Parts: sequence; C-alpha cells; structure tokens
Amino acid sequence: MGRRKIEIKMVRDSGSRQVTFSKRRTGLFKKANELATLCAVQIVVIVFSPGGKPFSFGNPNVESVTRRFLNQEKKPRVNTRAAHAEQKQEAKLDKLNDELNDLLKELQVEKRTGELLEQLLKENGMKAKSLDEQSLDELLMRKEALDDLHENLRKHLTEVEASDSLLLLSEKPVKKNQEQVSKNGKK
Amino acid sequence: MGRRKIEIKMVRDSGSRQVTFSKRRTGLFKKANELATLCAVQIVVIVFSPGGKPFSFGNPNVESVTRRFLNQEKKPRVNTRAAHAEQKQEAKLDKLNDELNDLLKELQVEKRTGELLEQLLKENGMKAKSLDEQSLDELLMRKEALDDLHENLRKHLTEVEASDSLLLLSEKPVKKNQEQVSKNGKK
DNA sequence: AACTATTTATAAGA
DNA sequence: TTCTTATAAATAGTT
Repeated sequence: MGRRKIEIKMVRDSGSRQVTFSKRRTGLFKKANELATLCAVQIVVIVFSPGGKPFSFGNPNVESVTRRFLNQEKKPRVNTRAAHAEQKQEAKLDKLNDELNDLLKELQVEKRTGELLEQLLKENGMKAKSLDEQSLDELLMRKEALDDLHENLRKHLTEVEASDSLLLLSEKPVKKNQEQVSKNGKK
Repeated sequence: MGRRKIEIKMVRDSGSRQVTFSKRRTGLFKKANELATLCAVQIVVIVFSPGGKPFSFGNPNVESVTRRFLNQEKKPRVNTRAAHAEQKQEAKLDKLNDELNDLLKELQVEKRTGELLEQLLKENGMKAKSLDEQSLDELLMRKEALDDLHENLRKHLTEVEASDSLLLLSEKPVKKNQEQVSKNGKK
C-alpha cells in the first residue's frame, strides 16, 4: 500500500498524531543537520511534542545560536528610539493578547462540543439506544466548524508572526547606554 | 540529468553553497510548517545563511516558543540598575506567555476528551449498546483531571490578574496596525 | 519497528 | 532567482 498523499491539516487521532510527530521530527532534524553540514551554517530547531515534551537540535548548539539570534536582532534600530520601541512593545503585547483571546474562544467552542457529546453519550447510555441521524449530523458539523476555526487561527498566527516576529524581536533592548527601552531579553 | 546523490559534507563552491542553502532552507521551513500543522505543536527554526543573514520560522511565533524553551531550561537572571524596567516588562511578557501555554495545554486536554467521547459515541451508536462500566470510569477520570486543570488555570489567571495582567492590558492603547517590514524571510 | 508504494524533495542544468 | 527533470529521500498506511 505504501505512502499515500495526505492533506496538511491536524491529524485527528491522537495516536496517529504521535506517530506522525515522531517520524517527521526525526526527518526534520535530519534535514536540519544536513543543511548545517552542507552549508556550514548555524541552526536551531526547537519543537514541543503533542505531549509537551521539548526536543531540540542545534549546530553548533541551541544556546549559542539562540543567543546570537536574540542579540543581533537589536542592532537594526531605527532612530525613533523610545517611541518606536514602545510602539513595538505594544504591538507585541497586542499579539500575545490576541492569541490569548483566540484561544479562549476556541476553548469555549471545544467545551461546548464536549458538553454536547457527553450529554448525547449519557442519554444514549441510559436509553441503551443508538444515535439518530440528526445527532450525528450535528456532531459532525460542530466538529468541522471547530476544525476550521482552529486551522484558520493557526494559519493566521503563522502568517503574521512569521513575517514580523523577527522585527519585533529586533527591537529588543539590551542596549545599556539607552535610557529604558525595555523589551524582553531572553529569560 | 536530474537529481544525483551527494555526500553530506560542506559544499566547496560558495555559489553552489548559497544555492543549496536557499533550496534546503525553503524545504526545511516547509517541513516545519507541516509538522506544526499536522501535529498542532509549537516549533521554532532559526538559521543563519552563509552570509550571516538570519531566517526564522515559528508556530505560533518565534518568541513564544523560544521563551517557553528557555524558561524551562531555567535561567539565572543577570541583574543591574537600569535593567529594572526591562525586567518588569519581561516579567509581564512571561506571564502572558505562561497563560498562553496553559491555555494551549487545557485545549489539548479538552480536545482529547472530545475525541474519546466522540469515539465512544460512535461505537455506541454503531452497536446500539449502552456504555460499559469501564468506559464510564475512564470518562469520569478524564473529567476530573480536566476539572482540576481548569481550576488551576483559573487560580493562576486570578493571581496574575490581581498583580500585573490587568494593569498591563489596561495600559496599552487601542490596537494600532503597523506595516509589516519583512526583512528576513521565513518561508 | 519494519516494510514499500508513492509522494516529495532536490541536484543539476537552463 | 525561477523552472525543469531525473532521481534520491521521506513517509503514510500496514503488519
């Protein structure tokens, strides 16, 4: 049977998802290592498994490359100084806050779905009857709507962040001889 | 002539090395994005080109994941005078980030519960049978674990809000859009 | 963990 | 940099 084409969207089954994660993490790290070797460049890959366990790869190591990235990004400073930096700071907070709100929204939807499912399950169990078409339909529709929401959220965040997260990070301070352009360092 | 096998060692010619870098960087970021999408995980890739130019990809963003990783590694805090304000700001960002991670964790649990319920529901519907003791037990245990997590999250959020979060959020003005200057690539 | 049928990635060449 | 193409590599579904 071999390999089959798949859609790039979250793998539903958690078991399969874990397997996919393991396989692809291995492949990704291998690719990262090849790139580092072939081109003699510094690289870092950090990924948290579905279970929250951290995995990382770094050439020559995670710390130094991360530090280089965080530090060198503060050079390209525009001259609006404090005002500019502050604006970026706000933008960053806005983003984190937006993410929080989006997640809260999604969590709410997820909980409602869970409640519905539990309810259906209980009724079904009590009556020892099978589900009717309507319930299944509603269930599937909710599931789809939820998946779409999640997908859109993820895509959106990736798009936005990928394009200017660096810019935001670049505003990071660390400039000692500057009054107080607080930002975040790595902590 | 198409693709040919190559040894994984530094490419001598700088021109070819740059070409190889560009192609593989694109491929690597694509893989990272697929992994993030397929498994709904946080990931960061940072790489410096042969010319020293930084490129990065992050889901949901570079900073959040980097912070999460560095935080868990536990870092000693360098501390000096002028760094006070900066530290404060940093602490706020860390808190927001922690909230984000907590929510992500809860969402994950919520989804797993949803999966389990859905599965049980389907099986039950197909077999037209009632739930067995074991399934109910597992369901209840999951419910409890979820409730505990939720409770902890609530406490945490309350704590944070009481101290800084609200102040922080209220401080920032209305969200203002800023043009995105994509300095270094991501894709 | 292995096994493969296929899909993807990519080294060369233009 | 972008495209084309022959092949090398990665990997989804199974066992």
